[in-house]
Amino acid sequence: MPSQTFFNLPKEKQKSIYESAIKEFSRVSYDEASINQIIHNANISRGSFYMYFEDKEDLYDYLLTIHKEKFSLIEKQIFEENGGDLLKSYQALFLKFIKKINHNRHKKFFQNIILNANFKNVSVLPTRNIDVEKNRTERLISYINKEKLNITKEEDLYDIVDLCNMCLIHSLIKIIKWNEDVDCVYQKFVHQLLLLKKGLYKEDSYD
Amino acid sequence: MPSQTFFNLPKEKQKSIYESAIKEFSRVSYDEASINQIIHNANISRGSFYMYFEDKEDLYDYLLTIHKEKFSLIEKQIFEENGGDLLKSYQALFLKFIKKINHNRHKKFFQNIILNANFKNVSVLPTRNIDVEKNRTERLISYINKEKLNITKEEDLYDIVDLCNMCLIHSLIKIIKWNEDVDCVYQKFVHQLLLLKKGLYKEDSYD
DNA sequence: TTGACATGTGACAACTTGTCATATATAATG
DNA sequence: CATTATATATGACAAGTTGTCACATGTCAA
Repeated sequence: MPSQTFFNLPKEKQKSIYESAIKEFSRVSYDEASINQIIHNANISRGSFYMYFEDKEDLYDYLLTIHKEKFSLIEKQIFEENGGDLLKSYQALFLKFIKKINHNRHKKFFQNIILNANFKNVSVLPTRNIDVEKNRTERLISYINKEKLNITKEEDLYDIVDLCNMCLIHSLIKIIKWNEDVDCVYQKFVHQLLLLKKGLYKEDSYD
Repeated sequence: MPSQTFFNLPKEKQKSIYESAIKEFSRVSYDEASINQIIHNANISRGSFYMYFEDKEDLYDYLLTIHKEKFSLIEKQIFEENGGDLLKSYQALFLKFIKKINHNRHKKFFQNIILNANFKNVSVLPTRNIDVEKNRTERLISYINKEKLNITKEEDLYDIVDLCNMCLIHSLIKIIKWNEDVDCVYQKFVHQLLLLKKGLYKEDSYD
């Protein structure tokens, strides 16, 4: 998290740093992003930057936190609209996320976030803080209508949400990285969820 | 790929560079890895390095290629041993991969590969070459006994293999990154596959 | 007005990468 | 054998990176 000093700054200056950072993280990937560029564009000195932020990751995490909150709200809303139905909600989430990303003026930024996400930073919106991710899963679980699900233990829900998340992010990747057609990927995603729903095996092949 | 010049080098010198690179990519993540360290440990000059490799990624890809071949053989063998049964094979793959990684003298290297994998480099063993990854999926599909599967179109197989891969890698991550207990993660993985097999929803909840 | 403390600054050391003119091998040819 | 090509090796160099720190400049209370 940024220091108190940063938050004490006049709002316009905070905004200026925010915009400059978004610009840089839109231009190139996280690892290629240059603090030099950011401080230059934001018109602050090197020393100031390190007064506000620990390092590049600290700044990046700050940006993610801001946007995570927005996405959290969307998730909650979508689950409510779909009566807690897991797969219906995920279908809706796909469409909503794509729309949100493509129509945002920070489109490139969102794309880079997703592409940069790796297994050191686990989630779609990676973070230095593990708990944030665990909380997200727990939050999603709380929205789910469990009655429809083929579960025996509460812990199974983690696995199930994991599965859905994996399908979702992999579909987003296909669009962002491989430039696949949105409708086409959506069809595949829906089909993948259907497979999840009904099972990959024919019933007479359980053994 | 490394230049012909590299392959013309005496085998010991190639080996020395290989070992030095593995050492560096074991020490730190891909992005933190320093070419300086590698050339210093391998006792070659800066100029020579760029004679052999385009850049760091070229060298990294070369290392991955070497190890991918080994893992490809394992995959083929496991599917044969399990009569092409998709989920049984994936269960076996989990155990085999964990064993292979944990008992290898380059353990840390393998761990870093998996942690570094992101969606710019898609797969477990990421690569600059897209085709290699497509080929892997096609190869896996060719091993599968399709009779047991709940599929209507051949293309569905891509989605199914994708799902299984996602589950596998996420399980490996839990062990490598979060230091979760191998047996415990294995149980969860098996359970996740079972969910995939039988479906996430109760039959009377299809709608 | 004078401290005391918070904030801003840019030069600096210590690294990074990729290039390139130059030096030295090795092979081929008159 | 001497000469010419060609392949390979080298390290200094420019241009970049990051994080630190002594110092300068604010700000506010006594």
